[in-house]
Amino acid sequence: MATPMRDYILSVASDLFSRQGINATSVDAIVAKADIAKVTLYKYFKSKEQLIIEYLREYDARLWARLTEITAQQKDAVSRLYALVNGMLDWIGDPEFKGFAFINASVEFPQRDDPVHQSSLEFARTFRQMLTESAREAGLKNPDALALQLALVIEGAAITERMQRGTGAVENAKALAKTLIDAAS
Amino acid sequence: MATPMRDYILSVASDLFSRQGINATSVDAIVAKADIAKVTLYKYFKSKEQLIIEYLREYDARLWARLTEITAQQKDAVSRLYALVNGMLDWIGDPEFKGFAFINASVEFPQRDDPVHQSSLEFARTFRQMLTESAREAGLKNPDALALQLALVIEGAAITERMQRGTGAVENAKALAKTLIDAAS
DNA sequence: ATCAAATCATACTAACCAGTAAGTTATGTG
DNA sequence: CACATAACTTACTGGTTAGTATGATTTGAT
Repeated sequence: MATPMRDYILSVASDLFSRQGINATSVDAIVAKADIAKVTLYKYFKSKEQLIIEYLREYDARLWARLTEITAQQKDAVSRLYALVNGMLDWIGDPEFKGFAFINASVEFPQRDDPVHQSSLEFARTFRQMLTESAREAGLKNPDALALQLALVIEGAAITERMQRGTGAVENAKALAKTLIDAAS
Repeated sequence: MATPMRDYILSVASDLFSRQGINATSVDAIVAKADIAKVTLYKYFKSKEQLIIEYLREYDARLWARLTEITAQQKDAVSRLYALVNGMLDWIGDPEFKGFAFINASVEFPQRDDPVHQSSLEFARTFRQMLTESAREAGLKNPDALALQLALVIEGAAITERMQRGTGAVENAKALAKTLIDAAS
C-alpha cells in the first residue's frame, strides 16, 4: 500500500542509503532525518532489511520509467538502443549520480543467501534483459553477446566515473558503445 | 615492521574482508578466526581502520606482483599489454575471485573524506596508470583513452562476473579488449 | 635460572544498533 | 460530541561493536 507517509520515509531512506551507504545508515539516522517517530517507520516496513529491499525496488522502478520514457521518443529500434545506452551513460555522468543501487547493495551484502543480495541480483538481471531485448528488436547480430558487452561497459563506466569524476569515463564509454553497436549492424 | 604474527593477522583479516565484506567483519570475528588475543591485534594495528587500509595496501601489492610476473615473460610491448589485460581477466574469472578490494572498499566507504575511501581511490589510480604506461610503451594511439577504456572494461567485467558467474563476462571482455587494442595499433 | 618480550584470557567501557512497549496528543469523520 | 486512526514521545531490551585494562602464562636468549 503506497501512502504519502510511506513514500516519504522511503525517499528519506533512499537518499541516505545512496549517499552514505546502506550499512552505514542506521534506522535511527533515517528517523532523525525524516523527523518522525521510530514506531511509524516500523508500521510501514517490518524491518530494516525490508526497507532496503523496497529501496532497491523503487530504484529499479525509477530506472525503468526513466528508460522507457527516453526510448519512447525514438522512431526506429536502433535509435532506441542508442538512446537507451546514452541515456544511461548521461545519467552516470550526472554529478549527483551515486552508483547503481543494486551494484552497491551486492557489494555491501556479498553473501549469496542474503535476501538483499538476491534482490540486487534480480535487478541486475532485468537491467541486462532490457539491453538484450532492445538489441534483439534492433535486429543486430548476436544480441546476447552485444547486450552483455554493453552492460559491461555501462557498469564499468558507473564504477569508474563514480570513483574518479571528470576523467572522461562517460565519453569513452559512449564511444566504445557506438563502436560495438556499429560493428553488430 | 613485517613480523610473522602481523602477516598472519593481516591474512586472516583479508580473507574475511574479501569474503564477507569489510563492514560485516568485526574485529572480534577476526580475532576468533585467527585464534589470537584481541590485544595482540591492536599491538600491530592501531585501529580497525588502519587494518583495513593495510588490507588494501597488501591487496595492491599482490596485484602488482602478479601482473609484473605475468608481463615479464613477454618479449614485446604489445604482448605485454595483452598479457596484462588477459591476466587480469583470467583472475576475475577464477571462482575464488571476490571483486577488486579497492572497488568494494570505495562502495562500503562512499564518503570522500573517509581515509579508507581515499586509500581505495589511490589504488584505483595506480591500476589505471599501470595500463596507461603499458599502452604507451606499446606505442599505441591515444594511450590515455585506450587505458581508460580498458580499465572500464576490466572493472565492468569484475562487477558483472562476480554478480552473475559463468555468463560469459570474461570471454566477452577479452574479445572487447582485443578489438580495442587492435584498433589502436 | 633469570629476565624480558610476546602472547594469552577475562573482563570491562561506552557507544551504538534494531526493534518493542506503553501511554499521549493531534486530526478528521460519524 | 464521540470515536477511531495515525502519529507522537520516552524509555526500554538485548545484542553488538571498537577499543582498553589487568594480570597470568609462555617463550627464547643470556
